[in-house]
Amino acid sequence: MTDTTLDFDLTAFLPYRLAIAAAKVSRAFSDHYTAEFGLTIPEWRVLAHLSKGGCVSVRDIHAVVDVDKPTISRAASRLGAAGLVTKVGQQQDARLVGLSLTAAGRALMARLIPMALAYQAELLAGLGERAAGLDQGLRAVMEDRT
Amino acid sequence: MTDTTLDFDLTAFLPYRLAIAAAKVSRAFSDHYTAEFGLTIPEWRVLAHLSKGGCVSVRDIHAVVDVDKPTISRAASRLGAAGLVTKVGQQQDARLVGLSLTAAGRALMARLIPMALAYQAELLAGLGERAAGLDQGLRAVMEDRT
DNA sequence: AGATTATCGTTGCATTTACAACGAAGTCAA
DNA sequence: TTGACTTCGTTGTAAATGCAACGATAATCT
Repeated sequence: MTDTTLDFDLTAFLPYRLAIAAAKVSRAFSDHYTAEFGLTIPEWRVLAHLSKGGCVSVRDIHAVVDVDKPTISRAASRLGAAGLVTKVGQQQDARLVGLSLTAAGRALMARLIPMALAYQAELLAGLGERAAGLDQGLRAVMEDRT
Repeated sequence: MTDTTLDFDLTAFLPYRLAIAAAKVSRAFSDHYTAEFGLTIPEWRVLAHLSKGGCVSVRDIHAVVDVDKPTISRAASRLGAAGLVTKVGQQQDARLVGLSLTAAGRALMARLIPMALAYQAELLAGLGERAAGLDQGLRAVMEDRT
């Protein structure tokens, strides 16, 4: 009877399973667009957030997306250097930097978004009716402030 | 009617939501043990995998855990330096390195595992009946080879 | 047996990331 | 209006990660 407390199955541990599943899906999806377009995950998230249109500041992205400010800033710089986004100073508040897609950026997203939706559809098809449960579970996790 | 294709809501995109939820839970849990014990996530995973007992090689951990070999190797080195695990050469195959917990490692896990289970219980309580759906959804994601 | 191929763990290196601190700009109060 | 305080975006730096390549050992084939 030495240390029966040490019986612990990591593969049944919810935080671990969540992390593994997320990594798998993220990897599978990013394989689609990194090979084709050479984008990192933060870059993809910035582009996706910008695709709704308008001028979005780094702060806005930071508030929604789970990426910290320096990462967003550097991603925006790279995207700017690649000619996909423009940074324009806001006249109402000179601290803010308005990010928006260029024509090239929109053209890129016009190809990328269908890929994303197709991948998601494929994923949901594999999930079948269990997709609804996953959806509600994830929503509950995000609402919970534990 | 310019670019209606660009309507894309990242916050409704399943891979993104999965990543955000996993990051949130991982962060919340690791806050518990990094502050107390100064462990990184790979170190925690190695320790947890070793807690079942026996000599486990880097390869075995690599096969189960979603961490690549160099990361496991370095985590094992740090844990070895901290006196929590030992590395012993296997006589059956001199390439393999058998990792196992020391007494100090077992003592650490005896404190850590209850914390992990308590956190998971807290999380499950917040999920309520939606936990089952999340569980099945995650399982489906892992089984799916998309 | 000898040579070739495969596997295990480690190390090097380039990239990325997180955390902290900074300058610039705005806000508010006296 | 001046001064302290907050907020925005960037940069600096240290640590972590992933990928590739390397010695060492095993397994396989001729």
